[in-house]
Amino acid sequence: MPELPEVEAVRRLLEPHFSNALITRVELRRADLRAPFPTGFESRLTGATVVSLLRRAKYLLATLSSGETLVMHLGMSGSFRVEGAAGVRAEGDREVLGADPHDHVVFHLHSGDVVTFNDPRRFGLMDLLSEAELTAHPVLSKLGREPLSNEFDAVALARACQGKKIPLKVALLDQRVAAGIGNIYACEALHVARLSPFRQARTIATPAGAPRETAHRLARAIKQVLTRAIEAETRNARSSRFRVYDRTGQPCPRRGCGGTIRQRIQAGRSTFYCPRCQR
DNA sequence: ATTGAGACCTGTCGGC
DNA sequence: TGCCGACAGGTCTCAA
Repeated sequence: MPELPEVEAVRRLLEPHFSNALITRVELRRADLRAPFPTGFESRLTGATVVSLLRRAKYLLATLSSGETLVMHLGMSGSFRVEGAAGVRAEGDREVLGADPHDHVVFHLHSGDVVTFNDPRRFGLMDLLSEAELTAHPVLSKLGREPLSNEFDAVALARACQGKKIPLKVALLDQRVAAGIGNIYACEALHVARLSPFRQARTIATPAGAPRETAHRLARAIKQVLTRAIEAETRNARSSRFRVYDRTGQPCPRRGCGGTIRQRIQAGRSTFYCPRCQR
């Protein structure tokens, strides 16, 4: 479930349980997800206190009293659940019936809360990084601006797209351009901005990299789409709230457009768009 | 420098 | 009911 809005919702769910929490025990039920867990994963976490739980793009970052940072990524199918004292008994029941084989990491907190990471597809990731490793990280250090921050605006977006001949939608999926956008919200934002997913990314900027009017529209659309998705997500409401994603053949939701949503593959991913109003 | 394809892994859904 | 292929919200790597 993981694009920026979903990860942010997870962060908000976990924060009250994790922040200032002392980790008393960690259960690791397999050696790897997308990548191996770092050596000494459990022992390096045990006895540490979580200082803060932050989100960067689609990553969750738990800063620890030990000085290390626990980096977590949900991949395609990762999720967390929290159980209190009552839930621990439920966990015990499940144990008898056979535990969920996709529960890979269990954090036991001093409060009695138990936080479990579940990931059927195992595209998720957990790592422990020092301050230095964090700032030099090949992926994390190159992430683009947070789309919901003040530093992300038409100027920044245009500069990031300057000279790029790749399709605009493919550019939006590049985490160096706008960190945290995924396939769904790339489609959604482009529809809100009335921009074709197929036009070259550079067309929203002047050759010098200044924002055109289209860049302003797109930057605004990205913020709007993500903000609303976070609200819907934290308010629990699940999908079917998309304008174009997974709506092939349905009428374009834009008032008076009359177009029909179509689907095409770009860079191996499904793109949903209205050929009538997105130019 | 880009970009497309394939790989990673499991679950689900539609068609036969 | 059961099997099979296609597909899924994310990266990463390798070849062209």
